[in-house]
Amino acid sequence: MKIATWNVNSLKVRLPHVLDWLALNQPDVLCLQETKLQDENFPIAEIAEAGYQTLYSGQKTYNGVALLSRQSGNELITAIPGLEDPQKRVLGAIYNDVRVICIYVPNGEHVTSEKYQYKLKWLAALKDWVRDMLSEHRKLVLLGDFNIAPEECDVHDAKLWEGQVLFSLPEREAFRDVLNLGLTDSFRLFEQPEKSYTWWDYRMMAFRRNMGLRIDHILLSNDLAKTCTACVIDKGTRRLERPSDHAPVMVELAACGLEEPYPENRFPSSPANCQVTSEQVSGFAGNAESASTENYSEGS
DNA sequence: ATGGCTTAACAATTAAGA
Repeated sequence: MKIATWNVNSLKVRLPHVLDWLALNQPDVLCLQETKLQDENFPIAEIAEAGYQTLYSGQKTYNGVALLSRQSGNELITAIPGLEDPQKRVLGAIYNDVRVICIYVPNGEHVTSEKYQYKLKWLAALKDWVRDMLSEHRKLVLLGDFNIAPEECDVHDAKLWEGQVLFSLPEREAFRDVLNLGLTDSFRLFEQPEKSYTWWDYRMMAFRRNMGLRIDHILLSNDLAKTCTACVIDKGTRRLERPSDHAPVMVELAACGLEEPYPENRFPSSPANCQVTSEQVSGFAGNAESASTENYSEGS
């Protein structure tokens, strides 16, 4: 089973990319964020032609989440129970026996803004809800745009981002609290390329300079983590014409059986952080590649 | 000097993203 997440930053603009990506990658479930579509405008027919069913929860202009899937989903959820929130940021469904929860966490704007408080409140409500969900579902996937880079190695320049929204300690602690409920950051189950990110600013030639953050995540319950055989970021989409500023992330779960042996490249006891990787790269700080990226300037 | 782009709304600017 392949499950993926992608913040498309307008499904209207990105529909061709999404259709191409589905055909190429054949996920069983693709979770989308920032569809920016009202439900009556959702492109059901085009996606059906590609062989995918659709569930969606959208609004005008902002936010909006969707689930594209081969099989139909059950037990739809469109909000965090008990959280007063008019913004469409949550969509859950069960596929086979896997509880999938697609989320678009508030951005937060700035640590001094009211939106940041909304973000923290939203994350606290998420934690309470996921705790309940985990008690009901042994196989649970929580994935989407978390708008949080959990560890230093998830940020191109940790000094620059220290204390800033997306990397501030309170939100990283909130992320950690969710993990501590019994979830695993699937990306860190495997050896990964250094400086792996899922988002790059449209400005400042950030993608070309790999000035990115890893803020899109796929978290797995213990039972599912044991079946996970891969987690990859597809940077290729960021090189397309009119790209989303986010790249898709996808996990592969073994078809069945919790007794599958770990794949060989996996770190079975690795915590959901990047200590191994950051030690590996510590000797390369300020290397030639990063030095060459310092030359960006329009002069004057 | 701390921006630079992209999107949606709406019709020249504003809000928002991250």
